Amino acid sequence: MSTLADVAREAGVSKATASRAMMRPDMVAASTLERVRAAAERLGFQPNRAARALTTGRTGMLGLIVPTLANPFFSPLVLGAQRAAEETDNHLLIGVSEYDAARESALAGRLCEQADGLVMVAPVGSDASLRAQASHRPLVLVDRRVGRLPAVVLDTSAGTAALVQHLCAFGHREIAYVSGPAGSWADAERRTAATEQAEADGGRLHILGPLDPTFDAGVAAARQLPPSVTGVVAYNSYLALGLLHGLTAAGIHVPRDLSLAAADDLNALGATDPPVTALDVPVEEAGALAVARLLEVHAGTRRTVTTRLPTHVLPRGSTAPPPGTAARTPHGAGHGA
Amino acid sequence: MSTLADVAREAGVSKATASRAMMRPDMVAASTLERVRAAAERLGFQPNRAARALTTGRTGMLGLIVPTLANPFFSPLVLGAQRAAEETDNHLLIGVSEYDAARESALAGRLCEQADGLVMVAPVGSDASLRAQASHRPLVLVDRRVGRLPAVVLDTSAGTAALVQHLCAFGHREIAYVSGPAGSWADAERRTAATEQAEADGGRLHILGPLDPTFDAGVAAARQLPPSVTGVVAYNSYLALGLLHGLTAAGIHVPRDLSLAAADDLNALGATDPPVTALDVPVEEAGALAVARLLEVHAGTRRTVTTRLPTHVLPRGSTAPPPGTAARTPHGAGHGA
DNA sequence: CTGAAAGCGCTAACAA
DNA sequence: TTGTTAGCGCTTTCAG
Repeated sequence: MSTLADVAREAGVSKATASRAMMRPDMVAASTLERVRAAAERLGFQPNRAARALTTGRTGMLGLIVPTLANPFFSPLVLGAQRAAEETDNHLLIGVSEYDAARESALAGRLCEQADGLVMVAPVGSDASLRAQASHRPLVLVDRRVGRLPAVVLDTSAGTAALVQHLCAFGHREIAYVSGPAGSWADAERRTAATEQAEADGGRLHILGPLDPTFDAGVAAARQLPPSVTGVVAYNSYLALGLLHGLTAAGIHVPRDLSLAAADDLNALGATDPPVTALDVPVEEAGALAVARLLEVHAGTRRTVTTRLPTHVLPRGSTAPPPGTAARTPHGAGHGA
Repeated sequence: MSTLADVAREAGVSKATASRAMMRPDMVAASTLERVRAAAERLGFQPNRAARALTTGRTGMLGLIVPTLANPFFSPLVLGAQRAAEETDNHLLIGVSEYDAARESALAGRLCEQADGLVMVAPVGSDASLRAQASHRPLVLVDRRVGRLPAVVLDTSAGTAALVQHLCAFGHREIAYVSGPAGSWADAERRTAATEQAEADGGRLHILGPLDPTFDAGVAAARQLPPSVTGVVAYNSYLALGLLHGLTAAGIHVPRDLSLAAADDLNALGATDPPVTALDVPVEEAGALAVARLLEVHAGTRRTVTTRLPTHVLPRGSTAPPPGTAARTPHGAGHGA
């Protein structure tokens, strides 16, 4: 591997000039620049990032901690982050916490050693531990807010409210929110939003759970729905899928007897029978944005801000007017946040 | 952030000794070791990896390139790799190629700059480009073989053969293999294995495809099956899921009218009705093993070897004797590779 | 606009 | 067993 010194020699300039040609082309005479570039090209020069990191203090690496990759929610997130990193000539160090707070914080510590900053997606750690982490290195949260720490939030709570509104517009009044996991920040947000929206629309919200956000839990939940309920909003797609299965198995037809919607969107929801009304969530964008924010924080360009990314109701076949209602189109459907 | 010099001063020793205390504890007097460790602890010392990399030539980073994260096959792979990296005090740089050869090779180039080696999972690039890559830096392939390059292969071809055998043992003779994507290495392997096994068992193998490995393609394929066929092995779970759906919709009952199996295993296959016979594939293990191999290659401990990880038939409800056969248990079922 | 020189924090001979 | 010394490859003052 050729070094900067090689390039400098080949181009007949000093190391300093060669370095400038790469870092600050505008500080170098055009002809010199040309020569250095040619030399670098000829030698296939690739700067040694470790050496660069040592002098500049920037490693060019960004840590990304996700709870899991098995949940398809996180794939586009990582992809978006990876692209954004790539575009800015950064690299992505990945860590999978498996929803374990201890593992998460250990990973954060390890990654920080080597990265310029950290993106933590839906972290499970305590506010205090995240604050501590942030005091150490630039930290951007995704789908979690802790005080004034910079965060990118997918606004599924507004989306959940929009879903409730969507149901109310159809004429539903007795609505159930099927909760996600106990202690989940996202679930708490969605639940609150659903409650407030139901109230605002003159409906009543029944809450089931907390539940594991799984297919099986959804199947079980289908048997627990209060009989008065005509519309259901599930914390996530897995629960919705389970609910759909459970309801169908119990002879309850969706959407004729009951309307069903999910507060996120797995592709699978579009392929069920009927397809399930859900939320369009810009996950990949969130990943990219988190990286962009992190870079800004690192550069000191940006104060601590939370960006909420809007989500939108994706009306599909699973929501309709409640039984015994003349069919009509809901007003206000299709617009979230 | 405190440096090694700080620790040395605090412990009253030279930098060299402090460094040795961390790197080669056995070369340092017990009492000195103790003092250095205490000092490091007190100062919260964390070695600067960039500096270390500069002197040792090892960055402590391993690149991992996957085609996508959306396919749940790759999640456990990444998890396994990440764990193995963690255990050996390495970090994982992730790249997502999106099945694009150009992007893949660009990523490989970028990651190499900074990593001690590369794991490429099911790469789409040409043999030549992979060879070139390998000549550059340690490279371990997963689920792809190129000449004598080190590789970890999930032995789904033996598994596919075992699946065919499983069907034959039930009495099936007319069997279809529903192919995966054109040009796929894994598909070619599985197809060949299926063909040979069918022949060995006195059956006949019909080949459908190549097909996109998607649910929809599976649905479509259900209509293309030759009428004589009583058993089907699909390239992967998505195709199998689609086939199941398409067959059921067409009034063909699985497994009464037709047996169905998949040459890999998504969790979803266990939850369908009937659950689909599939292959137990040690994906996480493959990820971990690839990292271990990479480290060995890097250390020069190991020559170029391909490790095949066995897969096993997971018999489920979707396979049974062909129509018009007295039910009986197949012999030899349940054992792959 | 360019060059000389001084490190960044660490490890690894080589001596002692 | 420990200390001294010399870099690893790069960026960046500071002069010229």
